[in-house]
Amino acid sequence: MPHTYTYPRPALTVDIVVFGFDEGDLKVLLIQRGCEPFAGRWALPGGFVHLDETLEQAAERELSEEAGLRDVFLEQLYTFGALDRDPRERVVTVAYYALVKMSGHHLQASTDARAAAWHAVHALPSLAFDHAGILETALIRLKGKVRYQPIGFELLPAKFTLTQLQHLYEVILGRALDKRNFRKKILSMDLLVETAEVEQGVAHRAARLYRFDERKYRRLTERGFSFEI
Amino acid sequence: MPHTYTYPRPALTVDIVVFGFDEGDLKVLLIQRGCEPFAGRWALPGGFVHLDETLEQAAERELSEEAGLRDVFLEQLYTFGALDRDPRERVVTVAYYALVKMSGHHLQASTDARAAAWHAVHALPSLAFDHAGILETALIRLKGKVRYQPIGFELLPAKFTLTQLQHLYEVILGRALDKRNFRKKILSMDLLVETAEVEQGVAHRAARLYRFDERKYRRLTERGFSFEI
DNA sequence: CCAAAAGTGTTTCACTTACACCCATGA
DNA sequence: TCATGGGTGTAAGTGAAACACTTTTGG
Repeated sequence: MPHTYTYPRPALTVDIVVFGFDEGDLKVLLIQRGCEPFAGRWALPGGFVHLDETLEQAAERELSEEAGLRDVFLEQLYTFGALDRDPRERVVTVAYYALVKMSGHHLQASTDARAAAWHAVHALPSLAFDHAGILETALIRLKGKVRYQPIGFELLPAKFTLTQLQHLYEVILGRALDKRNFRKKILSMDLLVETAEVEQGVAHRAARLYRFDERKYRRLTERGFSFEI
Repeated sequence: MPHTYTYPRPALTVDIVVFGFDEGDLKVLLIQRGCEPFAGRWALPGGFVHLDETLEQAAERELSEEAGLRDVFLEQLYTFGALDRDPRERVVTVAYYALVKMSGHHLQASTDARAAAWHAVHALPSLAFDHAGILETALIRLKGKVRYQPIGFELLPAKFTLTQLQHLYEVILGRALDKRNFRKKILSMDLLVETAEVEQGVAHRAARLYRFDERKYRRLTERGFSFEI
């Protein structure tokens, strides 16, 4: 690393792909832009990195400011640095992806009064900048990671049925899973604890609710256990 | 993303963890710093991102300038943005990792006359900045990725013996592998082609040399094949 | 009593693992 | 001829995949 600091600098932003899961569909949180460029177009939440905050803090701040989301699963995705990704000037963006329990978070009106809304991943509008590419990268990451890390639970309510969990995996992985084999496998990992409750308000036999046991997972991981679907 | 561009900006650099494999050891390329801070300490090759180059181009340029390396495997690793990672001012760095065939590349004296040298991963000097953490992250990535992507070959000469390949995996994964099972598995993938040659200059039966067949791999991948050790 | 989803075991097959000896070569 | 690594097959065990019916509940 040179010792001079005289180069002109690219601008640095963070953008966040926020995933949710609802009504059997994978969703992404988008914000409608109020000004040029791409005024009126949908975009990922994000903004400039301040000098007194880390990248992750910048992402958390933007999530909080633009959508009222706090305390969600957040992980760095990739850094995008194409020369023309912003038509005005050189902007490098560090992309994150977040997983939120949609049932537990209500979207707040964004601080600066721009519209924030959930969109089904399979029915997206045209996006601003290179955000379609960022989203695509996030989907690939999610699809890969969900198989060997227990992050799927971040998208479900704290208590969920095995069928909900299976549907989640089916949507993310894009293929059907065998019900018996899925249950056998997930229960054999000993990561879920059965609650005393069952789902409410269904017109058929009510399914038992389970909870993901984070402590158990950590203990197993330390002993060399590795999650895999 | 806001529409104003008035914020002060962090400096933006790239740093590269260059892995090599030689004499049964995994190595990393380090550069001895000539000036403060950390004058005399070893550091990862890297430098500022220019406005007219992508992040990957910046990494390639630094590799070429500081070590004379060109046309190597290069992949983005992670972006590090801790507030105090550079004692002078705020610097965000996009880290890459590279895999090079040590037998095929000679280290050139660096353009600006700083020393570049290979260090065994298990006998590293104290590093400048947060470079020890970056290197650690790269090792974890390499260890994970080598199991499900055929990137190990990037570290070996174009023609190699099965024993060399096995040793490479053993060093990266940090555990012994069974010789017969390893050969069975790797050959059953049908990714290696036997050359007519054998290794030279050994005081025992000479091993056959193999070549990784990139075309075959791509064709298999398109048909849903997935590499796994 | 009907519709709808919950819940449950067994068999088959493929893959992984463990394991030991003879062979070829150069010194 | 000896030291050194090259090269090879089989059996046992484990985990994945395929597959269909009964149970519970609310309407």
